[in-house]
Formats: sequence, structure tokens, C-alpha cells
Amino acid sequence: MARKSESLDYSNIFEAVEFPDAYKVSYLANAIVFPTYEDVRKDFGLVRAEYHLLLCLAHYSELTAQDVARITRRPRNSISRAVHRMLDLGFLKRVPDPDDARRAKLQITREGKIMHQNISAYLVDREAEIFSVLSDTERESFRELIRKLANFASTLKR
Amino acid sequence: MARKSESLDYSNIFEAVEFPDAYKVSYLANAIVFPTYEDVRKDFGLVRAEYHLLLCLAHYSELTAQDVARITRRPRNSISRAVHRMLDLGFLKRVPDPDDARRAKLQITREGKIMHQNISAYLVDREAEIFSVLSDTERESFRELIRKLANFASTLKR
DNA sequence: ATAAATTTGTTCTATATGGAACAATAATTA
DNA sequence: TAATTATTGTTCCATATAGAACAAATTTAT
Repeated sequence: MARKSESLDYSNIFEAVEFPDAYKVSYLANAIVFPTYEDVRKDFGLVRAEYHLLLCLAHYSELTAQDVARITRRPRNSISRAVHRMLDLGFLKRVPDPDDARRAKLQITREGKIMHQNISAYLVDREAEIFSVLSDTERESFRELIRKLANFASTLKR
Repeated sequence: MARKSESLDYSNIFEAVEFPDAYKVSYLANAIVFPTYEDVRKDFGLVRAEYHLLLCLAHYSELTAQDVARITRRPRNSISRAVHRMLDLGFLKRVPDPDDARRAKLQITREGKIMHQNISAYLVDREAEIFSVLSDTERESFRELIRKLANFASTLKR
């Protein structure tokens, strides 16, 4: 008897869709970016905003919650919630800004740095896996192009 | 008096991060893909999974809910919920599969097609805006590279 | 033929998420 | 100076989301 469900080529839609390039970026987000956040949550116990705090504060020595929201393009309340959990977990410390009582400067702790290194190692591997499909020169081209796109995106108003 | 907050160059992190290419894909998702889904929700009243149903069924004449989940890499229960709402809204119709009582074939209706065209027109404009930062040859390169990446991603097990 | 395993679509549940409104503070304008 | 506007960080709330478990149907293995 014939197979009921012919094996459908699900990737046809990549070319058929009306906005093929944007669609593929979106597809990569669904297929890779979000599952990766999910892996981080499962394996390291941190949700997206929590990891983003580590990432930002591993690279800038002092930031406000608002800075992190802007850098990562996430809403402030998500960051705010994450800050409290990260303080409880001992991954961040917070000091009031003497010049502006509304603000608090955030810093990463030693424990936070270690956690960041662990998560980064995982993400570096994952990046290598994903981009293994490109040759070195393709990889270099992609790097240049995605840089332009990301820089442009960072100029868009929120 | 000096400005309290020196204007921070938030895009430094693009180069500093340990996985710069994957980070930028993720950033584009945060900065563009998800806000775009949000626009679609606000302007057209459809959430991500609901729009994905339209998109898939505008390009394949008949699919099961499971097919759509596979094509879009979304969880089945999200699609299942969306199917019911889209049936209620009259954008889809569903016919039981005579060969397999577990399944139902989904089709897009006339109204669904119109809605799809409206949303697509918006997304096409949005794509044009985003990629306007690339030259024609850059755009062509990017198209080729993102195609490879998306095709590779589609082979990853879920 | 029967049992075990898989597939589909669903509901239930817990959690992540982001908008809106808010109080406190600071900056800007009149 | 006084009044208005903007900013920061927060809480509240409604909703989107995905995992887990499930029943029904089908397929595969014994």
C-alpha cells in the first residue's frame, strides 16, 4: 500500500513566500535562536532576559537596567524582573547611582562571570555548528552582511 | 553641567560578544522579527501561529496541522489552538482525511486569501525597508547565504 | 493476529512575556 | 522659582507560549 503521507518538501516555502529573505531570518529565529534560548533555560536555569543581563554586563563593566533593555531591545519590565532574580542568584550586584536616585548601576559578580563563560562556551559551539554549512569565504561575507543589517536595525526607533 | 549619562554606543557588543554572527541573527530577531509579529497582531488581529497558518496554506493547497507545525517549526499545540480560531474567523476550512481518521486537511478560504494578501503586502514593505541598507549585489549574496543556512536549519532534528 | 510503538490533534497547566499604569526622581520650560 | 515633561524602575494584568499528558487512530514489530 502506498504511503499515505508523501514526504512533503517543507523547504519549498522558502522560495515561494512573498518576502523570502525576511522569512528565512524569521525561520532561523524559530529553528535555532529560540530553541537555543530554551536550551539555556533548561541547562543553565536562566531565561532570555536573565542571560542577556550576563551577556551585557560581561562586556560593559557598569550598566543600568535601562541600558540593558536598550542594548538587547527587550522591554524594561522583562529586564527589571530578571535583575531581581539575578541579584538573588548572586550573579549581579547593584549599587545606587549617587548622581541620580532613579538609577542603579549593575555589575556582574565573579559567579556571574563564571556562569557567563559556561553559557558562552555552549553558544560558541552552537554557532560553529550552524555556520559549519558555509565555507570560510562565505562565512566572511555573511559576517559583513549581517553586521550591516544589525547596525541598521539598531538605528530603528523602538 | 555634564550629561549624566554619556551616550553609550550600544552596538559595541556586536563585535565584543563571543558568538558575534549568531548574536546578530538573534538581535535581528529581537529588533525586527518579533516586533513585526507584534505589528501583525495589532494591525490584523492574528498571532504568530495564526499568521503562519495563512502563510503555509496560501502556498500549499492542503496541509494537516502537523505539516504546518513542521514547516514553521512551531509546537503542535500552538498550531492546534490557532486552527480553531482561524476556523471561527472563517479564514480556514477543515475536512477530515478519509484515509486517516486522526488527520484533518486544512485549506485556506477566500477570506483567508485576502487576509494573507494584506498581511503579505505589509511584510513585503517591511522586508524592503530592512534590506534597503544592502546594495543589489550584497542583497544577492545575502539571499544565497541565508538560503544555505535556512536549508541547513531545516535538516536539524527538532 | 496480536502487541507494542508511533502519530495526530487536543486539553491542561505553568511560565514567559510585554503593555499599561504608577511613584519617585530629574530635567526642561515658563 | 514653579510647573510641566521625561525618565527610571517597578507592579499589575492579560495573553502568548510550550511542555506534558492524553485519547483515538494507525503503523510496525513479534
